[in-house]
Amino acid sequence: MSSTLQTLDRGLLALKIVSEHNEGISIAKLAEELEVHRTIAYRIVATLESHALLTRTQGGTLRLGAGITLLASRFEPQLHTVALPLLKTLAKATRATAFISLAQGEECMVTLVAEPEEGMLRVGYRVGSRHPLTQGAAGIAILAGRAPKEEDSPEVKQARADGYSLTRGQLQRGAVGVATHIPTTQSRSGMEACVGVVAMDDLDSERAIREVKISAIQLAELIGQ
Amino acid sequence: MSSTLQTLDRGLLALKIVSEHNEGISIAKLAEELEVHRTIAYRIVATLESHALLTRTQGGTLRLGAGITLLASRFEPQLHTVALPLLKTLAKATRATAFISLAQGEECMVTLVAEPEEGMLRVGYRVGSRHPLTQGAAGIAILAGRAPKEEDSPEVKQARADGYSLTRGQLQRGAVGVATHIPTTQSRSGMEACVGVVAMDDLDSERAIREVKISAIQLAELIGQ
DNA sequence: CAATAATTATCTATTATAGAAACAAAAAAT
DNA sequence: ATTTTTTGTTTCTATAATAGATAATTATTG
Repeated sequence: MSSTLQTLDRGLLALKIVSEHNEGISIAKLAEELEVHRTIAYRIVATLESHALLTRTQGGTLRLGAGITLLASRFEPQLHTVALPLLKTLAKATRATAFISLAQGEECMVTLVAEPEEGMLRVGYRVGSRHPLTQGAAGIAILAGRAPKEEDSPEVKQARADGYSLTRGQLQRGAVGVATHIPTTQSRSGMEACVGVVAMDDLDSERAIREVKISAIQLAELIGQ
Repeated sequence: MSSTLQTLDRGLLALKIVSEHNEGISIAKLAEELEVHRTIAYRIVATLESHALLTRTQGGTLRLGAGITLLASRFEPQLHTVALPLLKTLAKATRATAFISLAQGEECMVTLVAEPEEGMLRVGYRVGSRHPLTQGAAGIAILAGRAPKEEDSPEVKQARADGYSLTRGQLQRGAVGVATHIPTTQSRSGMEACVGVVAMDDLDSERAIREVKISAIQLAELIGQ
């Protein structure tokens, strides 16, 4: 039961709240959302500001600061800049929403999404959303990319054998997901990533599997080594 | 004398330290660098981890987490809302395509563009396109914004002396670029940015230089501190 | 299998923080 | 012009949260 620190937690929450307000947010409102006294919000802001993670515009509204880009540039720089065009292609080819997810402890997190342009309905998959590794095509694909273990679920074993995972309705009723592990990412940085698509039940899964596999190989090559 | 919060400050410092270790860092070493007891480092890590800003690889070493990309993806839109109006003004005043570029390792990347409304031909400059820092007005402007080095090219030295860089045909035949470093951004946040314009050979360069310089100052104020 | 390292859990003194309150200054409304 | 509201600082104190130690537990490694 590893405990967390309240003050740090609140600060990070503040960062998140500011990030969610594109138009900026006032300190008063931030305090409200954090459910803390105004004074505290000022102190939190001052601290985040001193690390350039937050700035205040003339009007006094808060916005994310440039320090974010520095952190971001140190986080696996290639992956995202390189991957977006490829994801768009994948989305078009499969007529489904394409994504990249990263392992994060026992969860996996969606970090990049490309939606298909055509099609009446499309499945939205929000960047930043997280779910357990044991659920959904993405998580299973990541587990399948790891060394085999006793306790692997049948699905994971299957995915490891097939080179892809396919799930139906695990995260959302009526949604199908196909994903596969991106090789080589792990060895270099310890990061574990997968690429895949989600769609309604009408997904052409044969094709999706093929395309997702190709994308994974291309990504691995692009990222290098 | 707006005070800061120790716990939050340490947490953010931890984030920075981890970001500086490409190969990852152990908790023990992190504690050392933070000059806190190991126990505290564990709590800091747990908190950062719960926000997906940090992960631990199999080996137990710490790395930046996927949550960074989420914040980063929200930083750019916020920068844009603030900077775009200014870029539009710049584009209009110079009748050229105005841009902001950020340093990204050894390259620089275009993150925001505003095209002039009038004029027959306009130079398109694609957001996301990258080129080496050593080439083109933008890259040279960024290098000129750094502390002087022995190995600086004559162009960089010139740009540093002049307060702007002007290149012809380096990235594209027949194109002229003028750019200047946005001051004050680097020191705290680590971000290195420049603003500039590109146009065909017919650019009124005197005017462009003047306008770009003004924009840089204004942006410095907008972006923060 | 010992020995070392990594991790988690428990505990208490004390410090850092929370939160209030009071105050000044600037905006907004009257 | 003068209230009223909002925004930003400062000071203060109770207390809760944190720091840091110690110890117990679990992995790793030679």
